[in-house]
Amino acid sequence: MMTKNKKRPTIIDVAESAGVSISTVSRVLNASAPVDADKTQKVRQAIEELNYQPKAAARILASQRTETIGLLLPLISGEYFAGMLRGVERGAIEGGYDLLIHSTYTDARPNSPYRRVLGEHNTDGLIVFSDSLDGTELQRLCELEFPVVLLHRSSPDVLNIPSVTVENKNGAKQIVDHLIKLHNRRKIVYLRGPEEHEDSHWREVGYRQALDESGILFDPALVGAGNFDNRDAQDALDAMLLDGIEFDAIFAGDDEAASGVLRALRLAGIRVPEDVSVVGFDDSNLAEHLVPALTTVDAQIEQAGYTAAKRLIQLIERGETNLMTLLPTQMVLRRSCGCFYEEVKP
Amino acid sequence: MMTKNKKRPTIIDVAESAGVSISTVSRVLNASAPVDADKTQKVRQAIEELNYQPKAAARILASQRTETIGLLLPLISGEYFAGMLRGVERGAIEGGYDLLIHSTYTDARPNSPYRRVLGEHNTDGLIVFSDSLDGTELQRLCELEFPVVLLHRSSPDVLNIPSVTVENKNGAKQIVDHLIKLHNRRKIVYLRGPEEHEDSHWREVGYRQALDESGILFDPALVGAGNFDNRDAQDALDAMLLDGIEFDAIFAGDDEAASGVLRALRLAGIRVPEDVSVVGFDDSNLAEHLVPALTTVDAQIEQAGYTAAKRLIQLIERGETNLMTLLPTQMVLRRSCGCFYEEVKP
DNA sequence: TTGAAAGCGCTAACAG
DNA sequence: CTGTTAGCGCTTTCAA
Repeated sequence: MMTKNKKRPTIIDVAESAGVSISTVSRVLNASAPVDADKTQKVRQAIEELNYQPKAAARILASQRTETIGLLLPLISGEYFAGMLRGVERGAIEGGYDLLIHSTYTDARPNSPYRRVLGEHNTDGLIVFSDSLDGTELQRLCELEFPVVLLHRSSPDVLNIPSVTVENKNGAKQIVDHLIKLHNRRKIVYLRGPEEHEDSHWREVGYRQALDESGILFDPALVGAGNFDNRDAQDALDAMLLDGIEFDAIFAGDDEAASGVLRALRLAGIRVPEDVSVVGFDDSNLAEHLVPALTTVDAQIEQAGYTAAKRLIQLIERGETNLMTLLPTQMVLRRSCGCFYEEVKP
Repeated sequence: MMTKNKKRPTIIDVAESAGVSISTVSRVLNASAPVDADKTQKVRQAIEELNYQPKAAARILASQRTETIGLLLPLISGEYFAGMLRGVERGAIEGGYDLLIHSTYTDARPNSPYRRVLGEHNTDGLIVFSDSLDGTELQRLCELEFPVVLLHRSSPDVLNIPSVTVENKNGAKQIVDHLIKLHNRRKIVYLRGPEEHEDSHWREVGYRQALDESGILFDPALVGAGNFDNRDAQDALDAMLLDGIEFDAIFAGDDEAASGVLRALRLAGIRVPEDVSVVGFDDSNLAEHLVPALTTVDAQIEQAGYTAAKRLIQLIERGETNLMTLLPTQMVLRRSCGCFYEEVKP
């Protein structure tokens, strides 16, 4: 019960112990102005001896900078988020910022008048992933001129918020093209992601464009809801199989869904890639460990997170940054489309 | 109408607009003392109108509580960390705390005198994962009486830091037992995790205990370094195969390593589970999607993270919490050990 | 119940 | 180069 706080040293203690003023201590701490080498040494020593650690809140309050960026996301799961987090964190730390993460889905106090809105008071800026914040909220942040960078989502027309996205459309088009032209597939299933997810939208556009250009009629029956989730994808495919829908390839929307697809096919006794080609999107760590190894599109997940952090820090520190960053994607060929065979020693 | 559109509103603006003192505003904000219903209403309205958000730094500085907990971890990767993060975040938010995460590996300023030590000034307490902080650092935090909870690591003897771990030893023993007794395996490979990782240590102890009790001699040649990493595990197994080491089962250390093992075996043309049984540990999301589906031990990853957050918050708020929390583990039988067969429709 | 006022620990002018 | 001093925006006594 008794948590007696022996008071931690403050900048005043350091100053006294070093025989200088607190400003001088502050200066050596922040290298914000030249300080005599001798005193610098004394201050350093005092800091060491007292085991002094400046208190963030005081610095923040005085300097009006939190040196922290926030990341808003829906639900943390899968290799995808691990990669993204790694990238964002690296970008933040490199820029000298800490990272505060917040899953919108866990907010236990949605309607409290005191609800903490991550960005506006705890951080210098916010990375908003996909649809984890709705339009009105974004607009409000904009009006406050609060630095925001969108990740895997483009800015609402009027708002002009910097965004970092990947070449979903071209990536998708390219890989579907590959299925059509190289593997002679024509009945290609597409499993879309969550409704609101922009990545999913553009991947579908790319898919349809590829079909169009090859003169293949778009067939709504071949589109299912994979939701970027392996279970949902498995279910969606099971349903198609049950309905007797015929297909010779599957573009699963993302790698996670592809994993579910491969499973459904395996359980149905359908061979990949002999009977059906399967491709994903993302090239998450998952992809090359699936069976068969998954042909997919490298969506530079980590790089996207990293870039978003960098952009946000630019925005915070310089007041401006690139309005759009579109990361290129690249096809990664493995076995599941039909391109390679695993070498198995007999 | 407002005349100051430049600065964000402060508690003073709210007070003026509501015709009360800032203390009163603070009171309705924090429900820290009874306030007249009328004034409460006025204050609420003013807050709404001004779109007021209290500033965290000021609250923290004044109240000496950050309402933030920190999570220190090495490298974010894989399903494992996604699960852990989900748990920790849920626990934090439920308790009304924010979560600050910090990967030790990304710290770009390791030797700066101004290096920010996450816990000591930005947070009310710290969850330290595995070996992401060394003994001396832990000791220092202890001396400062800074609240710390260890996750997947037990406390150094003298320090008595609360810890949350899982039943690694029994879990491992049980699953190796299963291999021995149910599947008649006797030459069982163990792939250990990273050197410093305590989970790995106890899993090995469990493994050896199981061998012992069945009168099987421990064979050092059957132990390799999987490092809880699928690539390393694959390499380790490849090396064993190359050396002509014989085995009939593999306890891969964790699911990630098991994934690499399965791959190595597949490429070597060795059938699982017919020729060799394979089991993992963790029951991460990965496990049931491997081919064949992986028999493993449910290590309650998310629950462990959640519990750690809860314990830490208890420690912060009540000054004490359970010194040890040992989460039970449970075997999850799937196909890779030899127990089940996938139903494949012909 | 309410308000006035004293900090919380630090940064950043502003003098010297 | 260095010290003095005025805040940063809030919580929290202490009186009233």
